[in-house]
Amino acid sequence: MSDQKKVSIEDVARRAKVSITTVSRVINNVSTVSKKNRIKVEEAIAHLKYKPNVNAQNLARGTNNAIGLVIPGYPGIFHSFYAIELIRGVGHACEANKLDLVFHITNGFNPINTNSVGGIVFADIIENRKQVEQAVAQGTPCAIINNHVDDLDVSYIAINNKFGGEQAADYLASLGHTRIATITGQLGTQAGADRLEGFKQCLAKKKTALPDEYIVQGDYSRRSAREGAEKLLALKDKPTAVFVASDDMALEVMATFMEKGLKVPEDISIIGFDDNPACLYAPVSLTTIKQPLFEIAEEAVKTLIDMISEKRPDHLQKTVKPELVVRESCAAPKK
Amino acid sequence: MSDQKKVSIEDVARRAKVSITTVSRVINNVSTVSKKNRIKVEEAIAHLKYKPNVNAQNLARGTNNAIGLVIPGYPGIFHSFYAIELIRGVGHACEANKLDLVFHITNGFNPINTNSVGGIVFADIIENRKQVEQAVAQGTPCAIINNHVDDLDVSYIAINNKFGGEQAADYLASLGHTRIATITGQLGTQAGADRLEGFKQCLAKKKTALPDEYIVQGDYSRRSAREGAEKLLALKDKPTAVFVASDDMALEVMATFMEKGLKVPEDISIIGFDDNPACLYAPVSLTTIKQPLFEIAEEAVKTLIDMISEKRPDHLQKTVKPELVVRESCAAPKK
DNA sequence: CTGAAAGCGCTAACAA
DNA sequence: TTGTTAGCGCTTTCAG
Repeated sequence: MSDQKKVSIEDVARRAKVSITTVSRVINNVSTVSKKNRIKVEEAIAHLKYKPNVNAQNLARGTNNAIGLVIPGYPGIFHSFYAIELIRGVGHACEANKLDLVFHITNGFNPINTNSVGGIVFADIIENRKQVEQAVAQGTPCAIINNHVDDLDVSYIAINNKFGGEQAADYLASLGHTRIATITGQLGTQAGADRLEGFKQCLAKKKTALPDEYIVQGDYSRRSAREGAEKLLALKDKPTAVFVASDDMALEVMATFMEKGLKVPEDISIIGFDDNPACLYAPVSLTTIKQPLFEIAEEAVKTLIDMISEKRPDHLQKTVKPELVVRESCAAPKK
Repeated sequence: MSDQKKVSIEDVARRAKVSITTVSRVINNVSTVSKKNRIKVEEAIAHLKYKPNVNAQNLARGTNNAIGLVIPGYPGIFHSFYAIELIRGVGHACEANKLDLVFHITNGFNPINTNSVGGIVFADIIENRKQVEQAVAQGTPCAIINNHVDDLDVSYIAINNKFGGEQAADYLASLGHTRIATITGQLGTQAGADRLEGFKQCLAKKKTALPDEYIVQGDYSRRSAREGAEKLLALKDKPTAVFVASDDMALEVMATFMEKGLKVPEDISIIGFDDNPACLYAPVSLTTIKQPLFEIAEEAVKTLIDMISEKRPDHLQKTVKPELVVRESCAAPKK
């Protein structure tokens, strides 16, 4: 649709009675312009409401000044919270790097138009792996957030789940707990395994005992969370605190405990993972390990910039540390 | 940062042994290309992984194929829900119109760079009126969502609040209520006044009595909601249903009623306005009037396109109808 | 149905 | 410090 205003650099030059080169110089802040001319040009620009034509600039410079962000478009994108944080992070990074951010809300199927961008950030990939493949096939640098993709020439930026597990354990221990259990996520997933790994390592480091029955396998489902909670409750030597591998599960665990008459956090502490907004609406607001979405997004952009500028010809993996968010579901154990 | 791949239309032409004009024709789906040539060109494009340079295309065509979307960047943007819906709507409209969407997360102060876009959608304006003024001063077409701005040459697309008020009243009446009260928003605001206006009109049309004491002025604050609820409860002739001008207030009203021992919706029905996600987390999920953010966003884009293509040289105002969302906080009155 | 050639608006050597 | 002059990669008359 439609044209920029018809004022061109030539019009400005004419009015200011200088060459277009000089105009170009003031536009680009080249220092070698006499004060007198600069002022004349600026006057002309203001008067004419001149705006440089970005397309011409980019063409002449041989650069493309934009990156794309692909977000699945179905309603309730993950959690809108997730998407917003990502958007904010990417947006911020783009602004800092003077990049245009072009947005692609996608249905997951249509190939996305990579022409106008120098690279693409995928805000996670759910069912849209095809799109990544197509972009890669076209030679477009891609960075993927929170998803490990090792068989494609792309970068990915993920959360340091192991560190998250460590933090959870460390926090609980620091509160004075010595009987700390965990209900894991699906251990087939990298995230699930890493969170458990970090948890175990931290406890080992602190020489806190971790009996086998304190490690209950879950699979991110609410059902598994409930079963896990019941198993823990059935133990003769009940834990006083439990690290649950996702907030969603943690909320179910909390509900289960409460139904059995336990008080959270007085009788038992719970810490989750994700910082799902639902944490705030729980009967007792949930302490959790927050995925630093904003920072991840920034990292992704930086990575992409590196790829585009070919400082990093090959793709790479980065991780970002999660962060403890203290709310009300954890307390010191009762004596 | 950096360049598109160096494959140009010329390379394709050379490989396909045709002129660049012919290549251009197949790129642009011009029908006057022989099948033979078309195939040769397509082969070359695929082989070379050729992507047309958008900047060159736009420059040659004299078009700018993008519009901007400005979203305030502070954490917790309105409600992230609000932003996401807007983004989805704008994104969808852009895709439908083959426009690039460039994103501006803004702090509200830095002037936004309007160079790369043909027009801008402002996702509401809070403290960033300056930015709108600057954009307008630069001659960039602007469309503003959910905000009336009459002293600037911009379009705005807002919700039809009056219709929303009507709907609320109509729904309550259809349930069988005859004693319907309302707690208004701030009546100094267009939205507040319109919602009340629609409410009154509908009741009048239905010949349902609306005693003065059934209209309690609020100001969107929780405090005013609570006070309003108490006033209503103090009436000898209590209402059986109440329309509250915002979900936030409605939630407070619900809490107040419940504290006083009333059951919702058995003893009293409540309907809100906004479709704030918090509605779902209320003790009784809140029936409400939803602002059709998605549609508003689409409207805004269409309006902008019209402005850009100068079919509509002057700005205009559009409104979109809100929509009833039935949940659990309303029921027929007890006999 | 095809191609030659003239720009689109701007930047970047290169001279002056 | 300034201006001249090539292009950047593509579209689009206009002839053929």
